[in-house]
Amino acid sequence: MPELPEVETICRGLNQATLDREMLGGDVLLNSTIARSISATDFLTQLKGKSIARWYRRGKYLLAELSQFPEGERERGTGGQGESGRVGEFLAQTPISSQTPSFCPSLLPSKAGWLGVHLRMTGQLLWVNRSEPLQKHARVRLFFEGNQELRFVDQRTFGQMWYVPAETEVSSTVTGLKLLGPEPFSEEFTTEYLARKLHRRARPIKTALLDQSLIAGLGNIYADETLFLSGVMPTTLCADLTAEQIGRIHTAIIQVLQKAIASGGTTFSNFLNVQGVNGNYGGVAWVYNRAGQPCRTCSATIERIKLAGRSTHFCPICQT
DNA sequence: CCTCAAACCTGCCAGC
DNA sequence: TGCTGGCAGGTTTGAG
Repeated sequence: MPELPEVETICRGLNQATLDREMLGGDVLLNSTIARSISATDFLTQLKGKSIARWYRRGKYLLAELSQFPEGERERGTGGQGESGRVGEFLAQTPISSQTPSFCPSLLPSKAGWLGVHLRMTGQLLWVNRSEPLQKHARVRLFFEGNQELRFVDQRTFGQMWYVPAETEVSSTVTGLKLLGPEPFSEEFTTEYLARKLHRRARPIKTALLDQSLIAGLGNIYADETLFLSGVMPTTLCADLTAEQIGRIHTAIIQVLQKAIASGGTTFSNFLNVQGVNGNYGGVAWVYNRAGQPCRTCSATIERIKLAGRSTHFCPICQT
């Protein structure tokens, strides 16, 4: 399932493949994918003739700043960088770990509007040749010059796309953005911030880590991995955490996300990058989805419980 | 204000 | 074999 590292990986791939190409049209195969504020027809009408200036990530949201495609450059960009093979080579040459995360602290209104995407659980964004056979769960197709296509595939139909009109606050259309807490890699996300947000709270720390208004981007997998690396039991109430534990959690969040981004996503899930290639998370999960198996550190049996409706995995010895 | 559970949806898998 | 129920998970919504 796409969490911050997977969305970041997709964002970087999109920035290398999709920019500065005119959108010629598209096809909405499932109307409910387009967020309610606009019809599928209007959505496509608004995008036509525009191009993507740059992709940003905020939490698990993908946001493309649009620009009006310049008339004079219409003959440019045939062949070359847009073909899947070439882009794949380019990606391979660029060490992804050396890139700066592409989150955008403030999403200002744009002259040509924005395109927003949330993959939810099963969404995939693929950069393909337009002739690529249609997947069973293809939901939205956006056609670009050079016979290329940005295709949104989503088995469980929870994923969403938004069109944010020109000169409009992004968060007024993509309303979920308003509720997002700080990015884990931002200066705002400090141990002191975390301590303040957890102070006197009654809920378990695992639940708090999944709360996007506290910190943006963690999902079920990395929340469990974070707590293992911190040595903290997921059931521990926030109010009961020591300052030292909070410090370890803060460090572990950044560490686990950095490592996953550096390896281009995770193999925990059916995650595909924009080229349709499976991620290759270097390490294996410490605890996630390992119930009944021995802890990689102490060999105790990994346990699984339910917390706030989410499966939660931990080592009863290493985590206290 | 705070916390939690249900709902959204489809495919897969265990159990009968 | 074929059915049923549980489960997977990000976010929103509404109940307590």
